[in-house]
Amino acid sequence: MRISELVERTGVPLATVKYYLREGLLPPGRAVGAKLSLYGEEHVRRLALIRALRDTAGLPLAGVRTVVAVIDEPSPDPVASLGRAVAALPPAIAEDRHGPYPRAAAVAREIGEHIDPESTAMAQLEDALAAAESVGLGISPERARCYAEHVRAMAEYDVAHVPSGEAARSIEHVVLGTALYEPVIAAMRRLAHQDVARSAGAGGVRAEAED
Amino acid sequence: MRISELVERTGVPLATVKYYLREGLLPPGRAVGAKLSLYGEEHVRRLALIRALRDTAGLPLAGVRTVVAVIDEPSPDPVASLGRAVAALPPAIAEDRHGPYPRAAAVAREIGEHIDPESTAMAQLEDALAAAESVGLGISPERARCYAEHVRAMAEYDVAHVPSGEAARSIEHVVLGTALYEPVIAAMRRLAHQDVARSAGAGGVRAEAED
DNA sequence: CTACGATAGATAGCAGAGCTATCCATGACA
DNA sequence: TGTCATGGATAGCTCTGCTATCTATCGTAG
Repeated sequence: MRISELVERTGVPLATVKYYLREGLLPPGRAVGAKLSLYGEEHVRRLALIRALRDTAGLPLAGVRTVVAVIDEPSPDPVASLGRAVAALPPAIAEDRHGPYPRAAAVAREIGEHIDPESTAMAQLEDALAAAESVGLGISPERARCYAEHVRAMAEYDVAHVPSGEAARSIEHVVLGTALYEPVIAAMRRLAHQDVARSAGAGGVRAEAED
Repeated sequence: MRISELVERTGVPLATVKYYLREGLLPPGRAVGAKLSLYGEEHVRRLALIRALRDTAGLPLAGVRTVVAVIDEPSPDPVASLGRAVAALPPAIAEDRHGPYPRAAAVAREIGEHIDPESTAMAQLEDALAAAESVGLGISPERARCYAEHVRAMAEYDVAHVPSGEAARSIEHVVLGTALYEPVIAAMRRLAHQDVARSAGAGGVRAEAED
């Protein structure tokens, strides 16, 4: 299809599509002569991906670039690629950051024994815990245990349902699942707060806990 | 304390503190004469709150303003205030947005029966589900059921542990808990993926699912 | 009592992200 | 043969979140 049709089908403005092409987020179309390129379904899908990562996952375009780079290239080292992609997801962590992460370590112990103490997610957890603590919302061991139990159960479902088969496809699934299911879970939790608060009774503090 | 001490204790640059004062995010100090104001512990806490909401929860300053406004004013209608505050949390939803939210409704049914179909969280869930779907990661009813179960369990813990007592304090707790525990849960989920993937065995697809 | 350094308040500038708009030359197509 | 979409380049624009500078004032040490 021509660029005008791509624009029409995705709803992304022409100037923006050109910008994404310039930035290398969207691969160039198949050139037909010097003044015409044709685009395919993969361009439609890529645009949807860019918008989803940007709008829903809140990724800056630099992060989108990292993620699509991992998805595009037939990665020689899948584990390393995956690490890079997930590290590009928000919240941002300084590259030279490293442990120890005391708060995170305590919580991680509740989750499992096979956690790399230097992974980006540890730094993210440490920051999140420190921020909560700094405003008087420190997480009790009991709460950590509760969250750990349920988060682990969801992760078990996730891992069991990663499509087996081609490695590239699995990686894409894991990266996008991490990025795009997080907002889903967050929204579901807000709804659950509503529901639980209303179920618990109509008056007092609990009724105020509606979203 | 003087402004210089406030700067020193929080690590926030002087120019930035002045900016927050200008923007009304930080209440003015107690004026002592025309050229000196004194600040207290509440200013230290407020600065920590602003930075936590901005850096960890990813709130734009306009959203921080909304949240602190709700926390500050002794709200006449707690439920309404709470709704405004939680609606200010990312991801952003257009003010005039309204249902129906078909994808979200299907998932919400798994969570509970007491959900307001017009709440902001429904719109957020709808967008998140649509985004996931648009890149081929639509959520199966089975997955929705799994997530709903565990999210609800966490929400039950949360609601049961909201401090009872003064309403203002409860509201603050709920708003900040919503905003600041989401990143905690997200990071924990990433760690759980790591752990489950490694526990499941060393080779093949599952080993690639490390973060 | 005086000089110095901190302060309040105002204003201007700046950097990065993410577009958006314009221009031009070309070439497809009617 | 004329018109219009296209590719390619470049410039500019808006918003957010600071940062820097200037000035007048004031508390306080010497």
